[in-house]
Amino acid sequence: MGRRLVIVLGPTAVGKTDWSIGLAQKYDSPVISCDSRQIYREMNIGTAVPSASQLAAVEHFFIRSHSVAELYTAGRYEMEALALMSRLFDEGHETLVMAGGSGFYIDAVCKGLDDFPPADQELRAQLTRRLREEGVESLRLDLKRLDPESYASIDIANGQRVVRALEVCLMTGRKFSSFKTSPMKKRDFEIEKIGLVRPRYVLYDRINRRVLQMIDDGLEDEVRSLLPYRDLPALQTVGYREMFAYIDGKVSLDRAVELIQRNTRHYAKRQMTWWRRDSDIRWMEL
RNA sequence: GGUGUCAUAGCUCAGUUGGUAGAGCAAAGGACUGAAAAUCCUUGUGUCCCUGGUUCGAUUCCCGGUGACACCA
Repeated sequence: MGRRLVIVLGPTAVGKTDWSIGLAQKYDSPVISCDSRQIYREMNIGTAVPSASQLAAVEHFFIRSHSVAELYTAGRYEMEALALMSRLFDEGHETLVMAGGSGFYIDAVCKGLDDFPPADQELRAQLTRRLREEGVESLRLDLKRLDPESYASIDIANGQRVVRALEVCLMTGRKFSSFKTSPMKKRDFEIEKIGLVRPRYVLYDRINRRVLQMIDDGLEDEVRSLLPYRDLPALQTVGYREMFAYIDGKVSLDRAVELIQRNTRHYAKRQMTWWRRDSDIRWMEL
């Protein structure tokens, strides 16, 4: 008997939650969430976490399970998800259902990340400050000297990437590019990917309406309660940043809503770009 | 009803001393190895409202029409 992981993916607001619950019930599996923001316990409305009744219908993992105060990453998700799945398979599940919209996290589970060292917070803070004060140019020159291969291959205009590559070089004394080794890790289970899609105008309409619903549900209060954490990576999230700007008096509420809607549309588009090249996905129009 | 102003990209508008046009926003396409809902890159042909006239040539000038707005009745 083969172990199998069925992954339900798709852009934000497409309807993954309901669909994955139905599938989980069919296979008598819990739902393993693969969502880089629903994982945070302090966030709820703005991340469109499954409702109480949805959570009661079937057991969920990685929903509001970690704190925004700790830096959560794709690498950590890979480890924790694999450990959990291994346990669930051992308990007798043959098919497990995973659902989520974080493409990078899904790939970490399916293909694995190479053994890059995790971020060194202090060093990163220092490099990020340099990026802000001196601009990418200065960091770029350092990278060119320490690791010409990375300099040639990574997106040199992307400050975040340059910081990461430089960080690894400085931390380890090795080239960032030297960690890029195995193309894919072996998994001891079959993987099946189901991609949910809707016509773009339908998806955009669902996004627009969902944002209005979030406001009605009290997004503003939730965001206010998170003001102390606003600079953490976890809060660099659509729906929260725009509301911070509103609370700061920089934009009107209507404008903030428009921006959340637009940025969510952009996010959905980026998700689709990520998956478009993945030929393993079986697409299904809802 | 009269007079005036305006009509250009999905939206708001700029512009062409007559040689078929460009900004912002929106939108689209792409990248992605521990911040990934993040971060970064690329992309502007549109009956220049319609008909006719002048002209080698009209989106630009002129006549008429249509629509919007303003003012006067």
